[in-house]
Amino acid sequence: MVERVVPESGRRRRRPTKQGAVLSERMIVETALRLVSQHGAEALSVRRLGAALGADPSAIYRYFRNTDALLLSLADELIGRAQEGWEPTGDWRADLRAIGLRIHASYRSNPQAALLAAHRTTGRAHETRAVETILGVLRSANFPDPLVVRMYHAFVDQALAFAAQDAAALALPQAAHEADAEVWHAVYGKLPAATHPNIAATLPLLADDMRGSGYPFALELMLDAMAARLPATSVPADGSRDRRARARRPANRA
Amino acid sequence: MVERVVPESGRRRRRPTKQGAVLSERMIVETALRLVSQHGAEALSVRRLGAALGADPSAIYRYFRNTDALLLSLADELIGRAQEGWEPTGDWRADLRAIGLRIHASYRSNPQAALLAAHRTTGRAHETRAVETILGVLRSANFPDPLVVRMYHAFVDQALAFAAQDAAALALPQAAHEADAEVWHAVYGKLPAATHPNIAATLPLLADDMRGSGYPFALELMLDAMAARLPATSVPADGSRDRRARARRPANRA
DNA sequence: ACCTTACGACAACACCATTGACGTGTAAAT
DNA sequence: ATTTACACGTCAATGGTGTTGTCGTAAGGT
Repeated sequence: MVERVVPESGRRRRRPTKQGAVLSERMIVETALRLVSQHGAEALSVRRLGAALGADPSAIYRYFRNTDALLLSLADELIGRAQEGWEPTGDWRADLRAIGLRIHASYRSNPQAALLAAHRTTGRAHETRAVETILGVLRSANFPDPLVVRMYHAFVDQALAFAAQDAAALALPQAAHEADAEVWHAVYGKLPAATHPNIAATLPLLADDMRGSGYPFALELMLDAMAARLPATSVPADGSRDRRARARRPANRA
Repeated sequence: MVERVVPESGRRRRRPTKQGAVLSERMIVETALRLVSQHGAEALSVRRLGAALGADPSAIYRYFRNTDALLLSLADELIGRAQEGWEPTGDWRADLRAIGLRIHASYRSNPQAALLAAHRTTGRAHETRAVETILGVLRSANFPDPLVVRMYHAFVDQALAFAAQDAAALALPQAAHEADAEVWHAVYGKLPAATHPNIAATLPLLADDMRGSGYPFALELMLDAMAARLPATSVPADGSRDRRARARRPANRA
């Protein structure tokens, strides 16, 4: 097989398609995102994307080696959008909360791409910028580095994992999606108290709570726990182990 | 369309296939799990499952209305395996930790299937039993019901989300898996301290920590935060929110 | 021994991603 | 201004997918 994909920088000849569209990497990514957001996750196929572009489906392979490459590009775009126009405030807790919710929201807005991308490490520009920012927030809060790293890991994976989890629900075919939601009333609502006392006792609360995402509360709990592990700042107390904060650089930059 | 599926209880005629296999719901689920664990998630298609069963693919539709119904059965089977042989100890914290780690482990042991199943609500026996157990653990710890429900939601979704996240990594094609791991050295290791000071400062710790799962620590943080919200038992004190219980237990690690 | 019908098999449909071959129009080179 | 090269859009084909309508047969109840 001859390599069909030419890197975007090396492109010269922009021949219009039969229907008059002029393709580009950027235009394909945007069309794909629009397609998914307008017609649902199922609408994203190479064939339909071709149709939406006004081009033969196979033309897409001149820009992306396969659909996986295309989806990674969509994901990178999503990471970028999650960070767009955000600046750290200096309050580590508020900052982490904002970052977490932004990642979550951004991925949820494009479930299909989120599903494929949430568990990959791309190493692209948007990703490294996000990593740098989060590490900066944690370090400027004076957590010791070994703790910073573990907290970073837990925080990011939790954001991505929940994003993927919730995106997966949104990406389900309509029917399956509704079926899952219905289960809480249809099945759990009918379990007898004799065999399932705790479900019976909490059912209304439960069915209601399960409609939304568990992430915001899980995030809050994580922030609580992080705060509890914050080394004392001015008070000399503590001394439990060797994890005192050392004075360090400002650490933060977007 | 006539309904093709007959409920398992009403089955009488077990006609063997041409190749001599006698089908059943149970046997199909087990074959599907084996297929997936041996040959990867991509190996699970109706046609291949039919071949593995020694039956025509369409015969499967006599047992499951569609592939989604089959997936739900796989999911419930995994939940069941996670609970096998476990009993609550009465220590809510130890119990939740055990449940979380068991779910995580069970899904990881069958990554391909977990990926397909981790985000579905099945409403089946194994699932309801798990829900009942977890609610019971939280309620017996004396959390008020509205809090129990939110904690249940956060806890379960966290376990499933991380399970799916880590399963996804394990399920990647060998090449992509190694490529992702490599990124931490190849890309992050080469970022200049000038533009990415925090990454540069923590890189060795970071690259090391990112090799494992972030779940055990994230779980520990969640348990910490839950403990901090435990209503005071004998002491009348109360400050409703925030950071009481700052210096609680050492909050061990995996 | 006879019916009934459950259920396995077959064939067909519509969709999917991907690829090799082809020819045309663009942009660079002369 | 003309030629040339090749980028890239198009076509056609391959081999996959889930799903369904139809049919025949053998298993079970009677």
